[in-house]
Amino acid sequence: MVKITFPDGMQKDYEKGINALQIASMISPGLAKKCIAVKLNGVIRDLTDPINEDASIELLTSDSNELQDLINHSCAHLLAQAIREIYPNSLFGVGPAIEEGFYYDVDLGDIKLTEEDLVKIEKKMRSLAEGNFEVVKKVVSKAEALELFKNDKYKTELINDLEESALITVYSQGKFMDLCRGPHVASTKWLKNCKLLSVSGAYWRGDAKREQLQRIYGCCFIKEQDLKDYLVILEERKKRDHRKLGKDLELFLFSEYGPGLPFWLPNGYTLRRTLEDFWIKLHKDRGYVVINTPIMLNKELWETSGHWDHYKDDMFTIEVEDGTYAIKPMNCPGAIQVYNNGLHSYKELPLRYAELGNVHRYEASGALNGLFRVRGFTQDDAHTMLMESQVGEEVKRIISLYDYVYSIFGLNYSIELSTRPDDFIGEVETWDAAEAALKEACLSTGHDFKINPGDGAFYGPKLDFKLRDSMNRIWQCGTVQLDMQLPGRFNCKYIAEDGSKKTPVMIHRACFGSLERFIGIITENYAGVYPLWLAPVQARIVPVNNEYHLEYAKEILSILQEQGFRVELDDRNEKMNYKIRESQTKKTPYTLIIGDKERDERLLTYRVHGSNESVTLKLDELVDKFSKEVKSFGK
RNA sequence: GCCGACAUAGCGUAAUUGGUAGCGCAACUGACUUGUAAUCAGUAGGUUGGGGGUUCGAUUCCCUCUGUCGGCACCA
Repeated sequence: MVKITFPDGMQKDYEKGINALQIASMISPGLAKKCIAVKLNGVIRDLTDPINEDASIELLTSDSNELQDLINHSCAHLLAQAIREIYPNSLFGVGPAIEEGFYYDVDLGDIKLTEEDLVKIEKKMRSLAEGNFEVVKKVVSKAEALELFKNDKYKTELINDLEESALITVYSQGKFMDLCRGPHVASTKWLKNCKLLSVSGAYWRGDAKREQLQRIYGCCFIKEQDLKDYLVILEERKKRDHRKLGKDLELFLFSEYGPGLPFWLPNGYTLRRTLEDFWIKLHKDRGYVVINTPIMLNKELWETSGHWDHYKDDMFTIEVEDGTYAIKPMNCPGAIQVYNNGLHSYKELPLRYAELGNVHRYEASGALNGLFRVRGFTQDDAHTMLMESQVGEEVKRIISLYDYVYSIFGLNYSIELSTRPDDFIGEVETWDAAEAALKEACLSTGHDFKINPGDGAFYGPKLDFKLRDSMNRIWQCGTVQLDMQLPGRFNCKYIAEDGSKKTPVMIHRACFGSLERFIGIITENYAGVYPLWLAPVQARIVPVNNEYHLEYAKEILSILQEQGFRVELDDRNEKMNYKIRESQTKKTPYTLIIGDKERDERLLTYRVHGSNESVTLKLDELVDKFSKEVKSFGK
């Protein structure tokens, strides 16, 4: 017998080998009908898994909110089943659930799937779901699995990578069978609310040297309304796309003469300079000195730094009479020249050089993406030279700076620690110590982190700060990189307490990552409605009638501009409502209405973006309000 | 770079099977203008991304280049 503990604490003995579905049926057939999966000792399992030991049990029904991954994963199988029915010669790669949905990689030979094909496949999926196919799990040995999938080169490769003794599970539904770890729904009937979203290429096993399969993305929900809601969310997200807003709000443009090289329009450049000013003040306050180093430097420098060996194909170069120059892909060698300009005492360390450094990298054409991935960008960089003993403390300072900055913009982030890569330079012990220092800094500042094994830079491990865009895609913004190599390569020294010359450690770090990417992220985060301190145009003055109110409007304009606010006067011969509408669609934070009352009593009436309430006050009250709002960063 | 899709006026879009490229907003002109999201009328604007081909005729079909988008790979 096995002792089963239910969520309410009740315990009951059952025959060994019983499964959750049988238990549910004993409780009530109605319950069994609603069950999709089971949580045994806290782990989600198949309803039909035999229970051979005492366990706590929680039946997961269609009301559970813990089944999204499982539903998506099962739907990937439904997709494969449908494709196999339509294209009998199809072969499949992998088909996992992902954060928002699932995908399955499929090899259809020469057949290229179109949008119409997806519609057709989706229809088939729905009908298979309606067919209420039982999903049957079977445990087999490696040899049996190889036999089952002997005509499937992809699955065979996957099976061969498993251990000899591995117990392999296969799931079948109707005529379709797939190699899979599970768990899955017990019937396809739960997968009716599915939707295929896109198809694209994907390399088998993520290897660009191997064959490319077609990856079909989709999503699935237990409840129909959840699917509808999700599709609405997808539409809504497109409205926040910084590429669309960049056009609508006239922030930046791209030219086919320079793919990935943004042009800043007046509004975008105002926003950018505001960020730069904020950044420079912030860094001066935090003990950084601000420098600027050349945009291109002789190839010899890049050979010394190691960049030439590792990344010369990604650098823009220029041939001149006295050799080859490379446009900088990073600012560090420049900062090192500044450090090496003089002798340094241990008393000066940490020495923090901040630089808004304009770098260029020849990124793959397919990687370019609006402001998120460009070929020319400005890193909000800093290079700190310090003693090894100071690393932990300095990294904590940097993390607290990032916390502060991201909180101003209301951004959530996650940290990833990237460790020693295969092509590392230096000593393993030094790497281990550096990785430990980064871990410790995260933990002591109360941050969780994920480890990315082997993803570090060739010169040192790093912490990456990942932010999300409006499409929920993740982009690396902030980074803290330890560098135990460059200072030595460039013969950097400081005079230690004992009078000896020692080599400092260097920390590379960027908080925004790049101004371009960060502006993309915050634009999407704010949906183009920037807080007052950032808004390119903070207020737009709309006279009720040009004939009677323009004069006072001009006076207000010049007073507010003198106070340093970015204000525009809409003096076109248009009606008031027209101007108000435009002020709103251009997402101007404040629209100031000037009419008889305002003119006669020297007042102002404002309306905040997104609200149709209007408030009337005195000019100095408005100036005061604006000042406070700007200083509080709009919070 | 790879797979696929797309490219029409400043922006957003339309054009049966190949038959002289329309519309809305914006722009321009004129009139209108009084309290919180679009006043009316008119005018102009296009070698349909570039190049080549098929055809009597190409926005439409084919090839090629460029760019963009969705992914993959890459991301110092």
